[in-house]
Amino acid sequence: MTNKKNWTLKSIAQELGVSNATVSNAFNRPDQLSETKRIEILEACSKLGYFGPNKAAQSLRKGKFNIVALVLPDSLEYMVTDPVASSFMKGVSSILEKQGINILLFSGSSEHINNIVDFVDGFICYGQPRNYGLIEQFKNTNKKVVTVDFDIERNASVNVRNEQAAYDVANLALRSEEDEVAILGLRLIDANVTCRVYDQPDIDTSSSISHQRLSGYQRAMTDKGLNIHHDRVWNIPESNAHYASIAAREALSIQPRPNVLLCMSDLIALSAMREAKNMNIAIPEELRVVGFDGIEEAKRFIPSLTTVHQNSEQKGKLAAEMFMSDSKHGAYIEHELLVGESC
Amino acid sequence: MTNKKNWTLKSIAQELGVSNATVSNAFNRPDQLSETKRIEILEACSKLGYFGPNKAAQSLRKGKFNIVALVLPDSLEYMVTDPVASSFMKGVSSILEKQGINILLFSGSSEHINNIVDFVDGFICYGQPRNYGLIEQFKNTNKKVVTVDFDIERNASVNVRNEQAAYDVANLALRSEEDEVAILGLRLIDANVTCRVYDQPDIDTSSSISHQRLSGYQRAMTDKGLNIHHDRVWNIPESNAHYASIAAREALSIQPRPNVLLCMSDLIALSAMREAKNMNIAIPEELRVVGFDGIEEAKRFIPSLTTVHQNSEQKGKLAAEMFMSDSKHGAYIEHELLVGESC
DNA sequence: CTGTTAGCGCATTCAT
DNA sequence: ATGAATGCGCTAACAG
Repeated sequence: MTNKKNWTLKSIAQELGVSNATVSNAFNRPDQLSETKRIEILEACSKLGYFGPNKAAQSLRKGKFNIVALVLPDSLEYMVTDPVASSFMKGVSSILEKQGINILLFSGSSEHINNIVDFVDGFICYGQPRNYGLIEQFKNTNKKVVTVDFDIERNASVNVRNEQAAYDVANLALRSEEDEVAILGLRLIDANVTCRVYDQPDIDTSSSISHQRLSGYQRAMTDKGLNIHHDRVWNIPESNAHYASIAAREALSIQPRPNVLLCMSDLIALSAMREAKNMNIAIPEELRVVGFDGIEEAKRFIPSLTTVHQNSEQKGKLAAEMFMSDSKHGAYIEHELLVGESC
Repeated sequence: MTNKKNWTLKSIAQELGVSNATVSNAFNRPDQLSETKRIEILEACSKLGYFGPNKAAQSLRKGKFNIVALVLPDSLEYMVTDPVASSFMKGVSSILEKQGINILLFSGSSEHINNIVDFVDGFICYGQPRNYGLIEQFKNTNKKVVTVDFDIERNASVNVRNEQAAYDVANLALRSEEDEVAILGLRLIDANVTCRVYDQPDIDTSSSISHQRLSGYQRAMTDKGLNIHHDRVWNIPESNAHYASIAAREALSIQPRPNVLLCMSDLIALSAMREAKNMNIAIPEELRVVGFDGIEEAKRFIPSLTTVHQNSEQKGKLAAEMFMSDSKHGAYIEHELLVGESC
């Protein structure tokens, strides 16, 4: 450890024989003192090892932190495991980094925002937090909040038209009223297991993106003269290979065997295609599969996946920009169909 | 916005007709006042909408923040794009989350730690920052620092035995002194392009994990009676498909065509195998490929990749634990060979 | 252009 | 068990 003094504004001012306000001004308000004096002070500080006002104290005083909390729906692990979430974060950081704003990660499964609320200028909230209690807290805070993929009354938000996107992609997979459809859904019910949905799920259907997607599938099926049977809808608790494979095996083992698989994420669809391969089911001849998200791996997979791309990075950028500009309105991101070989 | 008052310790104390110290004690030092009084105060606060002392002020006072800065080697984008970095982060967060410590993301390409140093209890620094100037700053700060994959004098650190791991995996690929070897290296030189290395690179070879890996390859080759030719070593600036494909195409187009490809990351190796497939080169018959990292996708790829797994999540956990326990020593993580079909 | 002062919201003595 | 006073390090208003 170099033998360095822990300078403060006050002590350094004393050392330099000027008042603390002068030092403060030298760093923060160049117009308040002569150019020469300013440079003189700044150089002296640098020489002595004082690198500017303590940011914590400065923030306490100003009420401005240059930190925004990025609230993830679940534990932080989730974020870095899911490619869609990752690109969202990439978008957010690319905007904030430019502005010198730092990102504090916050888990949506936390009990309270108390631990961090006093350190940040506001929240960018990616997806409905697993802990619903947090939503109330966001409603009641007077810090800025931008929500993504869900809404809080009178807050800025960024959304994808999930119902329409699901409708569009389902249309690519459905061909006739003879089709046998199975749906591999993501977090349709609040249970941590892979299972069939059976009963109409009871969580608020309009606010959950999964239920919006389900509605889109439903509309597409209705158009084709088909109906959703709830014993052919699976709930998958997390978008990963483990849970998805279980659901896919179940779905592909029932009679009559489905020839259309509507999957609420690409990771789910890819797992399903792997299982189908293992079971020697030909894609797309015997089974048509569509995903949701448009991740890189889906393009590279053989056969490539037909899916609907939601530009997550764009979503992140927009959310960050809305945060910076104090937006209050709701915005929508366009989606785009990616036609592959899987249907 | 609910019409809520912005309570402070002082104002709430006044409201309740007690001194501010009493309220402070009620929240922080239960032993300083009677159980009944404490509960009475806490409940009154909760009812009025005061959720405890302002954390920013509290931290300024105590000098403790419950925030650790996670320093990424490059821009934040890098972190979320790279699966190895992601699992590292997963490990870190799994430990810190339990302790109620929050994570502030910090880009290693930043100029100064000034903007955040006053908000955090310390740094976990994942990989040598792109901006070398930061290293000096870490040396000089009196906050805690844990480095990963590199060292700063007298600081806690977590490392993988890169040289040995590279040696081990190269041994799986090398068969005879007739082998034609090409190396697809990661960030061997400080240039943002895909190119051959040619001259002995001049950055500090011992501190860079890439050069440690190169040394490992070299030792394995020497054992087999082979020599590295620098015109057969490529520099890839970032571990992604774009740069890697370019390098792979170059490497597979030279005469005599390499029959062994040593790749410094799995993403590079996978890209190389894709290129080889496009060029109708049979793996492993005509080309043996090994990677580095042991990511999920490498197992699933056909043919599956032979690689060496460094348990990144474990690395993250260890780094976080060392941070929490004020460790000062250097620790090593074991690696593990994963034998696939690619050689 | 410079210096003095009063807080930002809190924790911690030291009295009582 | 409790209350008054001091300062963590800083900024902004004001006076000179």
